[in-house]
This record gives sequence, structure tokens and C-alpha cells, in this order.
Amino acid sequence: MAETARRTEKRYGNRPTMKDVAARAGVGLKTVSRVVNGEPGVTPDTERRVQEAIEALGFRRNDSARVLRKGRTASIGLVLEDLADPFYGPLSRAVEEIARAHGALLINGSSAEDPDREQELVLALCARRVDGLVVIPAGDDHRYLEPEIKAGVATVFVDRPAGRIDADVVLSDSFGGARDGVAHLIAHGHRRIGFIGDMPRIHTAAERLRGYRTAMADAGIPVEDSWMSLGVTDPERVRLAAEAMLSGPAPVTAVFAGNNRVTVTVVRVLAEHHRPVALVGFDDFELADLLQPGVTVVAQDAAQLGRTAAERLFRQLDGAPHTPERIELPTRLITRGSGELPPAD
Amino acid sequence: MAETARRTEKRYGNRPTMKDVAARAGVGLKTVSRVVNGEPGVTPDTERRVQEAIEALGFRRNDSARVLRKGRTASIGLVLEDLADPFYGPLSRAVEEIARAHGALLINGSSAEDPDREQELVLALCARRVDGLVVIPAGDDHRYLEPEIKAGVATVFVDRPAGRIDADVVLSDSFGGARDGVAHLIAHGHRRIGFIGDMPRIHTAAERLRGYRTAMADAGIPVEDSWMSLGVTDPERVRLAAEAMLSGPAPVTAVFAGNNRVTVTVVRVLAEHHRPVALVGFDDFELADLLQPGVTVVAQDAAQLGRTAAERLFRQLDGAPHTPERIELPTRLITRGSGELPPAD
DNA sequence: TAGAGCCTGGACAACGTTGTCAGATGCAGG
DNA sequence: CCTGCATCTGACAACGTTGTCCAGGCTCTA
Repeated sequence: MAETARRTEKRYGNRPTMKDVAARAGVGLKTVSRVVNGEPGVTPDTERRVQEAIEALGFRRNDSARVLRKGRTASIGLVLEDLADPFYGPLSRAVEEIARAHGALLINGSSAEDPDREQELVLALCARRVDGLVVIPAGDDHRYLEPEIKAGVATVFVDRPAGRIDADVVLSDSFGGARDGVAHLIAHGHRRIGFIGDMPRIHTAAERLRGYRTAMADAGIPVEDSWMSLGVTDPERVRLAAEAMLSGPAPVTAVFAGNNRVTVTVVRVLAEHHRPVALVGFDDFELADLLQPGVTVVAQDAAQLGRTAAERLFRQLDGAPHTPERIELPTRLITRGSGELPPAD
Repeated sequence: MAETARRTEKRYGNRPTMKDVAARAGVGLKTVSRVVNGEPGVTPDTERRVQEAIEALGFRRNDSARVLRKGRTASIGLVLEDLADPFYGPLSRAVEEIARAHGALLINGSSAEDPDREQELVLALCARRVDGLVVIPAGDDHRYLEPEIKAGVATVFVDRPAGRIDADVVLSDSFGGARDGVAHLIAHGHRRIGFIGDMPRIHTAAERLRGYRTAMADAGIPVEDSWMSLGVTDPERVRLAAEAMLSGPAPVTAVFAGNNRVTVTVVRVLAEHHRPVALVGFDDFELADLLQPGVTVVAQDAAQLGRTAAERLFRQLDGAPHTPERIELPTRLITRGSGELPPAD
């Protein structure tokens, strides 16, 4: 017994193994395994003895070994951009819920919008042999995933499509949402409408820009370069961009903000501005309704995105025949006041 | 070769193993291991051959096997209450950052404030042999963790202390923060001050209630039962509670809200209220400054909580001698207007 | 040129679990 | 009392990796 203790304490602190449990219960190794996994073929009496030994030793099955043997880890990976972004909270939660319903754990990490870090994370997750991946891509080339997918790692992209590989993707209708949002401003009489968005290399940002351009073109309004600010994302630069398009001889009378972070910053700028300026933002955010005026937004359903993606993932894992598909969820315009302000020329 | 392919395709899809790589490169198994792990003792030429084989086969080391052999998983678990709660975003992000700095992955799950689910999650993480755990406890009895901790799983509790076991904990000074917040209202002339908070079985909620009582007592103000609402947490009930204490013959002139979700709901109620009512909330939240009036809050630094906890965790893991400790971080009163409103009697 | 020492590479066991298969046990029926 | 069958149990190999240890070939020196 002393010898056993000495042997095990080298590793994992001194965790008891099935062998230890078996020794204590006076049964064979496999019998312990059977009890732990609820397999049939163990007499109640034996089972009780084993349970007692497990209890006494504080045994906990080592899932690493189990995984090694079985080939399935019952865990999936989620790679997103920033855990602290409120948009990803509900998404991540939805994925977790579905994972839980399938008895899987969720491992997640943030790419911080850095393609290298995304790849590093994804490969680390693959090395852990996660059964599947939900990825909100930061990069635009995912060929590094090809061997993984071929090896059977189920993969679903969310919010933005994968680059240069064929894979499932679930996203919001950024183009249509932005187009409708801008059209909403136009319908309220605006012509000089600003657009502040993220780098166009990000798919959603590009799509929203395209929606903006389309709405303007549909209304026959030529867009001036000074109305558009692309690739600004940190608050200070968004602030500068907003102030720039609000000043000058022909300032914009309305702004379309490309995502929730931009929207919030623009709200701050407008709060200090002397003239009312209309605003429509992409993404809803908490308290948007409590501001003065309430902020009109193009809302996407983050939770639904996550749910849909996770469900598709597990359908893949359950062995359903699978051809990569692109699922686009509609957005919803929520009017709260800021988007209905008339132009203050 | 064909035989090898047949053998491996049974498991993990058909992932190549080091053996396969070795065969293809014409070297021994251990040599591949050396190359993969950057160990010395491999000629450049051999290394190149191995690298090529790895590339060609799309080999990726199986970390499950590695973990089994080495005893360390380089991953830590984070159990929190709700991923979608904005308070936990920065916390979780901070933990992830520290983990990353230590080369560890973060596995997380939400307890949904359910003690059973918390335990289930924690034990699942232990079965995965995470090296350490950061837990925001939902339950109040953590004796189930004793064997794990004894077996060497580093554990740090955050935001609330562990129940019935001795473990590290990092939390905000809920008592002092609430006391100061309420005292702030008293200093602005309020006497009938309401308190809306979570169930007192939650440590932070209890502490904040204690802070409220203490501030009132210090000012010699007897507290009436109708001013306090405990254990309400869903928006609808918070709304009812707020409306109740704002009506009647002697309504409260100020409200202290026990957490961010309560605060937001109370803001909504007050927005519809005819008389101005002062408000101080525990927890800061985005846009609190943009509301009319800005919401005065007792702010805790969620990121700092996470950082501190994670750092302590890794200090444990690095083998520093360790006695459980309780670290309390100060809160900060941020005045923005709502807490400075005079009583409207 | 022989011997010592270094460097590289590979055989083998072990990590803790599960699948396979065969042995042991108990019981009913002949 | 023996056979046959069903039930329960355990020995053993395997999962893919890493640590240990030794063999063989090389360089360097005397």
C-alpha cells in the first residue's frame, strides 16, 4: 500500500487510479471500469464495494486516458474575437448551452482579432482533439484547417465566412441590415449620411459598407469619400472620425455606425454635439432604449447565431451527411428615436 | 503503408501518429517526438526530413496522450455564473490573458447560479485534469472539492468565498462599497433609502445588505422592512419591488441597487417615475455615464479580480508555498449625478 | 591508428483507461 | 454427480505520447 502511494504521488499530485480502487475493493481493474461507467454485469454487492473504495480514495476517472482510448473528447472549441465584447456573451452562452445538452464541454479562447493568434488557438484546440470547432474567424485564410477537417473535426464558422476553404457558416445578413438601416435614414429625409465601420478585410464590415453604398445608390445619392471612415475601431479614432464628418461646410446629418462599439462612441460624440444628428447603429446593445433619444439599431440575434451554429456542429458530429452550407439569419430594425430625427441642415 | 492507413483510420478519423511520420521519414519514433518538441539532438538533415513528413501527412500531436504521459494539461478551468453577464466578460478575459501568458488554455462553463450544476462542472473539469480552477461559486458548500485540492488541483475562488473549505479567494469589498454608497446618499440628505438586492445566501448580496444596514445604523436611521427587497433578481420582480417602495404614504427618496442587473431595471422604473429619485448602484456598467442623469455607482474592477485570481492560481501551480488567503480589492464610488439628487419629499 | 568521448538515433516501458476474450462461478436439469 | 448454460470477473493489449537508456558512428587526440 505504501508502495502504491509512492508510485502514484509522482504524478497528478497523488491521484488514485482504477488500479488503486481495484486493489482496495479487492476486485479486478476492469470491474472498477464497469462500475464507473455504469456498464452491466456487476453484482450489486461488488458494485457497492467498488463504490465504497471510490468514495474512500476520492477517485475521479482520468478523462485524458479515456479520451486516448476512445477517440472522442466530448468537448468542443469556441474561438471568438473578444470575450469582453457584449455581443459575444449571448453567443458564447448559447453555444455552451447546446454543448451541455449534448454532454460536451466548451473550451474557448479569444483571437483578439489577430489571425495568427486565431490559428494558434485553433491548432491548440485540435491538438486537444476537440470533437468540433465553432470559429468566429479573424483571418481570411483557413486552409490550415484542411487536414483537421479531413481528419474529422467538425467545424462551423459564425458571424463571418471561412476564407479559402469550404465550410459551414452561420451569419447575419449584414448587407441587407445595413442597407435597410441606411434606407431608413434616407426615408427620413437624410442625404448626407456618414458611415463609420471596421476594416473592410473583415467580412461583416465589408458587407455593411456594401449595404450602405447600395442604399445610397438606390436613392441616387452620390457618396463622398469624406463621409466614410473605414478601419477605425478604437474609441479615440472613432471620435475623431465622427467629429470630422460632423464639421466642415457640408457636415453629415446622419451617421450609420458599423458595430456596437462604434455606435456607443458615436453616441458619446453626439451627446456633446450642438445640433441633433440622426444615428442608426448595427448591433443592438443594452440600454440603447434608455438613452436620450433611444438609439435605433439594426439588431442581430447573437444567441440565435450561436445556437444555430452549435446545432449544425452537433449534427455533423452525429454523423449526418454533410455538405457545407451558408446560413444567413435576418436582422431586425428597431426604431427608438435616434434614427427618426429629421436632418438639421 | 496501406496497413498503417487502415489501422489509424479507425480512430480520430484517420489522424497520422508519430509512428506514421517516423515511417514516412524513415526515422525512429522518438526522433519525431524530439523534432515536434524542439528537443536537441537531431541533425538538421533529419529534422528537415521529419518536418516534411509532418507537413505531408498533416500530423498534429495528440495532446491527450501527451497529457497522460506528462501529468500536466496546461489548461485551467473557469466556472462562472453566466457568460452573458457583462460583469463576467472582463473577468473572464483577464483570466484568459494570464492563462495564455502561462501557455495554458482556458476551459469554461457557466453554473447558472445553480449549486448542483457548479459541482457537476467542477468535477467534469477535474476529470479532464485541469491544472487549476478559478471558481465563482454558486453554492455554499465546497467540501466536494477537498479530494481534488488534496490531489493538487490549484483552486482560487473569485467574487465570493468558498463554503466550508479553506481556499484562496479574491473578492471586492462589497460591505465597504455598499456602506460608502449608502452613506453617500445619506450625505445628500436622504433618510428613506431603499435596498434591492439578490438572495442573501449569495455572499456578496449579504455583504452589501450588511453595508446598507451599517450605513443606516451609523447615521441613526431605523430601517423599515418595506424599504428592503431581498432575493429578487429577475427584471419583472425587481420592477415590482421598486414600484412598491416608491409608492405608499412614505416612499423612499433614494434607492441602493445591489448589482448591475438590478440597477439597470431600477433605472428603467425611475425613468417612468414622476418624481426624481436618487440612485446608487453596485457595479459599474457601460453607458452609465450617458444616461440622464448619469448613474452613480460603486464600481468594482472585474478585470483586476480576474487577473489577481489567475495570478494567484499560477503562483500555486508554480509550486510556491501556499496558505489560503483572502484578498479583498477596494471599490470606487463614481459620482455621475443620480446619487447626488436631493430628496424630493 | 587506436582509444576516448561525444553526438545522434532508436527500442522499450510507462501513463490510466477501455475493448476483447477467456476463465471462473453458480445454478438448473439430466 | 456431472453437464451445460448464463452470469460475472479479470488478464491482457492497445490508444499515442514521452523518459530512460543503450548502441553505433563519428571526431579528436595521443
